[in-house]
Amino acid sequence: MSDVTAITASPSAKKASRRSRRAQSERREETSNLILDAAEHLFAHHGRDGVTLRAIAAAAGFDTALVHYYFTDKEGVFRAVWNRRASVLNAIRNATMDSYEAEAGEALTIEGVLDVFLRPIFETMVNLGDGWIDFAAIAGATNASRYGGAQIMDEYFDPIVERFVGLLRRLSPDTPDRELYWYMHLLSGALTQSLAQTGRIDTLSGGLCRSSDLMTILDRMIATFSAGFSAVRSPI
Amino acid sequence: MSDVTAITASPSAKKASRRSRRAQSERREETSNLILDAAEHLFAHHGRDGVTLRAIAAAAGFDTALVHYYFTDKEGVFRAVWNRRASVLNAIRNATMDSYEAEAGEALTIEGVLDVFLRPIFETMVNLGDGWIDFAAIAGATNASRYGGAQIMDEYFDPIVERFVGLLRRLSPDTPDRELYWYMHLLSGALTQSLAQTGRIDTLSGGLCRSSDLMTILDRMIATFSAGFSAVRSPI
DNA sequence: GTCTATAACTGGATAGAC
DNA sequence: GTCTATCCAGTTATAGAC
Repeated sequence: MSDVTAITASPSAKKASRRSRRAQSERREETSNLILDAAEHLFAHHGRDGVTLRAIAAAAGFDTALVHYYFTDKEGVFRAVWNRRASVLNAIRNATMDSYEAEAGEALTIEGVLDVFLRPIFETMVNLGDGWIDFAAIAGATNASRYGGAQIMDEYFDPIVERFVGLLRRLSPDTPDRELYWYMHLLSGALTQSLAQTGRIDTLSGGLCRSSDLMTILDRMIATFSAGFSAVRSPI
Repeated sequence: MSDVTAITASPSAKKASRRSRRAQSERREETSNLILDAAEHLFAHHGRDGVTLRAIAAAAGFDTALVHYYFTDKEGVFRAVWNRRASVLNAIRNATMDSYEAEAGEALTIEGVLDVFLRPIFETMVNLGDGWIDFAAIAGATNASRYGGAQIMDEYFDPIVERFVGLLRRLSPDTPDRELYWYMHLLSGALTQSLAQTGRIDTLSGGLCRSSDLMTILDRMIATFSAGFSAVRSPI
């Protein structure tokens, strides 16, 4: 198609076309993001199967046909929601991990390792705002679901988890991998329950704790799982 | 209606009617259970909103109309699935808790308290078989969901959780309640992730761990969270 | 790019026969 | 109690106009 343009268009038309194409591409991006914002919000509050394309389109202020135009089908929208956030989050987490590994050398601590693994998640959610909170809820629900949940989590988060387990291994070389993975399993459960922000602990604690209080949860996770690691760690 | 029967029916007809009524009631119970079995299995594998009444009816070998006859609507089926298991499970857990409280006296340990809280769940799932495993998956997904999840969990499990927190309080009287509830929050996350049996840890660990290996998970939960409690506990 | 219109289908629910 | 038949609302998806 670009060949055709090159042949038929005059230089000035070409320039105009290029400018309009840029504007179009920005517009495209904006529309796409509006749809994903709406979808993300709805998925977070009603679950993957509790949301219709109509509802997404209506919430975004467009027609269903447009959603099909951009994302083909509902599965496509769901994947796009994941892609948009996960690519950003993974970049942040990997960068944090890189600098920690570079600086920490052999002086690893369990607190430090948990911190480098967990803090970027919580800080991203809290600092970057609304949409991220919704995404966190989606990730939490996805991780606890049997229907495709594990597959999506694997796809997006396997590498960073492997790096984390690698650090645990360096921290406690005599602990069998199997035990490290069980520890990881428990940690991952506590993490996703926290990200899901279901409000259950709010009721249960009579208001003493709020599941929206993510930075406090981060703090308690590091404290409890640091202490918990002593059950896993090989004797020094 | 029983008045009418009493007036119009002869004694022998009355007796036959009573026998047939018993048979009917058993049949009723059986049909109802077949429907719930099918529903439970489907809910566990596709989620609450991923299942249609048609699919439930078909899997149970009946027509949709019959499902409506027994449970009114889909919500009714879902609630019935919960009721059937939760009533049994709560009875078991409370009984275990009763005898522990009676016997342990003041000699509480964190291992003991975690054991009494967790073991009945895992043993029930493992010993009582198939349907219970499906129910566990449903409970796991429900606990991590924002849409009505917290409410259902509260409704069924609040009392037993309160008893558990009460034991933690006796174990560590100077720890602020707020901290005990945060500990509970993390524990609950690890628990429901385990019950959900998503298979993620299987892939992640390259087969070293299996999420179906519930008794091993129980063991690791007690070990890790016992050690973890030292971060929460008031100094002795 | 975005919308209108519509086709084709799915799912929930009920009336009524047996 | 259980099924047949059917209705109706809601949903996905696409063709085609602008």
